[in-house]
Amino acid sequence: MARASTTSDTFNAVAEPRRREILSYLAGAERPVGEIVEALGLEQTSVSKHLRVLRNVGLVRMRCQGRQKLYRTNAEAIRPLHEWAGTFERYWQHQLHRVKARAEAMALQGLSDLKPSDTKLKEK
Amino acid sequence: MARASTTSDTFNAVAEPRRREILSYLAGAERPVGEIVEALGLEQTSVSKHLRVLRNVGLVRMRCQGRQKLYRTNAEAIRPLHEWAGTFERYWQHQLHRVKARAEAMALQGLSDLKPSDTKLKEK
DNA sequence: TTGACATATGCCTATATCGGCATGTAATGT
DNA sequence: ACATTACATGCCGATATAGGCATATGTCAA
Repeated sequence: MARASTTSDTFNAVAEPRRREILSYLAGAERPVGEIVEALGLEQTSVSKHLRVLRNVGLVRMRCQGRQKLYRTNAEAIRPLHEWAGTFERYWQHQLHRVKARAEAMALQGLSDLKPSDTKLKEK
Repeated sequence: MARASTTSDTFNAVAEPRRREILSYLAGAERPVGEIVEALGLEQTSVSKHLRVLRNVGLVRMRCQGRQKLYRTNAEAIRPLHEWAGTFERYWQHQLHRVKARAEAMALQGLSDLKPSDTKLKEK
């Protein structure tokens, strides 16, 4: 099997770089498809297809106006993602504290026993 | 062409539900692969492959201990995602304010001119 | 009605994935 | 040295996707 249905999942929808660009572009204001095409330099059919995916997961809203269709980002649909990522916040803060504490401890010791073989400085 | 290289992108890495499960499971503590397999009820080879993807984008860290390999989530690598989603925060707040304002306006008017044909209640 | 404009959709191909299975590799125990 | 444990990797098939192209749909204008 391949990846589990991209089309119906917010995480998969934003995994595509162009879709993220579109979301950012449509965050502040409503725009017709043509403007997106021009602004982002993409093919029209490509934009239409990305918009379709984004609509299916509720990341954008559409409104018809004459022969144009105005799209805008539905920012609320991005919240779940923000919140999911936020559940890890306490952990990265924890890690930062550890790093900071270690740095301070070393400073107190005047880095006297800091030997390359002893440290995990290669972190990264 | 298909989707642009999933393996080297954080957004794509977390697009996979099982990988998200693994990240959550490894957020608090270091664990050997076997425990992940057992805890999440996945195939061992599948877990290994997901861990590989997660490692490639820095979402997990690995440490060898005897014949085990201990993995843990590198929460910091999730921050960019959190921050990206956070750039939309002002917009969803904005939308909430609009909704609230409209609701209050309607309340003030006693909903006198609220007609089904007039509203976009069919919104989903 | 005819035609131009704005957007959507269908078909096709190349590619990238996930999962399953078998196998490879490294560390430990006997 | 050999078996066992703990993971990783390679190959395969099924599927889903993105992009390109042609075309369909829908709206306005003359």
